[in-house]
Amino acid sequence: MRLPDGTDRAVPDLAAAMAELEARDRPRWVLPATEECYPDLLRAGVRLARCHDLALTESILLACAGTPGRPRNLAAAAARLHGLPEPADRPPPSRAEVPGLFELDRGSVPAGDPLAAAAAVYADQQRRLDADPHPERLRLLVAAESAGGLAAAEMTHHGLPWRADVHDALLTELLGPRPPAGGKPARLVELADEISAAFGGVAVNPDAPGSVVRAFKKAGIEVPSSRAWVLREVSHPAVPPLLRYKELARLWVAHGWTWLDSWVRAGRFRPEYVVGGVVSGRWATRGGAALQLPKTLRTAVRADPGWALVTADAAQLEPRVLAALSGDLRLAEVSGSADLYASLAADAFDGDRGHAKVAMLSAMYGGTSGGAGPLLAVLRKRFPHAVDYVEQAARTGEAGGIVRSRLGRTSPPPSEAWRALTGSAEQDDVTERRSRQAARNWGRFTRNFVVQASAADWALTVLAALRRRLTLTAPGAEVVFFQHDEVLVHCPAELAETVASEVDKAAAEASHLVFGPTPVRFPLQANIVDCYADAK
DNA sequence: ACAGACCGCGCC
DNA sequence: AAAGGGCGCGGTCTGT
Repeated sequence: MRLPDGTDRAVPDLAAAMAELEARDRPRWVLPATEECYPDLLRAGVRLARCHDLALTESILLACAGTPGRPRNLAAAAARLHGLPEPADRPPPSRAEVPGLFELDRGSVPAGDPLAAAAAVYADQQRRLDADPHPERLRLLVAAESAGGLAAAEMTHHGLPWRADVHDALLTELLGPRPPAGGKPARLVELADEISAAFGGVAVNPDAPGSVVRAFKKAGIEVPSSRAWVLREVSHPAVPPLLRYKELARLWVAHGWTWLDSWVRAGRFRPEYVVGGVVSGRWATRGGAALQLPKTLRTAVRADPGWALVTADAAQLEPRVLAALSGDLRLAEVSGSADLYASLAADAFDGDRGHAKVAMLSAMYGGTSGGAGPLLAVLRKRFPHAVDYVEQAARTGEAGGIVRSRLGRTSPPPSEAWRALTGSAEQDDVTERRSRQAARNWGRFTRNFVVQASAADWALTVLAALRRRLTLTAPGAEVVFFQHDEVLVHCPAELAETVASEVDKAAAEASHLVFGPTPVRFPLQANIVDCYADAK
């Protein structure tokens, strides 16, 4: 390792040496990639408070420079510095792979002098950060992203408390007993039979959309697809069992016994988070579909005996973010309410909360179906600054430009194919229409990007602030889940009140760090529960 | 037989 | 006039 004074020190036991330095100095460690080295440290019992993750930072800076998607590992970053060919990012580690402690041959650390390469890349990243129009914001983003890297590894290490017995009982109640391998649960077989009977005995495979559409056609009903929301409008005896089948089949296939076998061990669900896995800065996961846990399964998430779960859920984060981004004071005023949509409805939509929500979502997503057009017009009239903000972002995208989040996370430029399609001068009607549509599509993406990515800025900053605070006032508390705008902490029951109060403080801290002295409120509702399903 | 496209649905 | 953001995953279907 290299010390702050620039001297290199060879150590026989890296984990032990890092633990010692951590306890003494709490340094900000410069790590090639937290994802690769921190899990080993955690297993060795070493926890780091702060770091600068070279790979995550490189990824952010490449996006800022308009060149996203290049290899971001230390070896590639060092090669770029010297104008050499860039080695590709290492493929994601497979679950089966159990690498030894600190293997350096994973392709992501440069040969030769890795410490010198890390120092050079770190210095170069500092220079690029300084060159940004808002270096202080981008530095905050990099710090939060790096803290996110640490938090993600810790979450996988601790795991989300998961009661396999509760999960199994729920599956059995809904689907019948676990079928033998290759078999279908009894309840699904029954429903499939009901569906075929409702079609007059015609064999129908409810898993095959084409089969369902054909069966309806034979019955004299034309449906464009077999989507649930389409079928809901159809009056036919096969519809109720079909909808129930879809619901249960989904549970069985995605989160059934097979999922339980492969993802839950010793009372913990350990998904692998991919920090910054979405261009907007949201996280993704590898395997386990951790960010798509169906609400019905929350009942299986229970605190250990003597422990509690503290859930923290941001209420209507994105409209609040838009209020802060745009400086729309009237929308900021509406954000004073815990239920922003109710307050918005009272202000501009004759108390109709549904209308208020549709209008706001349409502004942020770019949709206008389902009668949203007139509602959007009301919103525009009443909150012109907020609506202008997203419409400006949409126009930038339509013109092929890039947009940035509050902290500076940058949208990718459109593809060459997009430029060719939208840029051609001479066009027949078909090309013209496609060109317009491609432009609109990209405009919707950039419109949403500014809001979604700034919301991710805020949520990531909350996570980092909460993690830091908990080590100080509630050591022993473990952040065990993070999903876009929601955090779960598992802690000894006597610490729960402290954790809940730190949740509040972390939200206030993040709001100030990210948006400065904004009048917009960002409530982060903390709940102390035994079972995730009981969280409000 | 296999890979990749498309479908449909879960979460935010 | 019409225009719905971001993901992961497992199913079927299609092309080779």
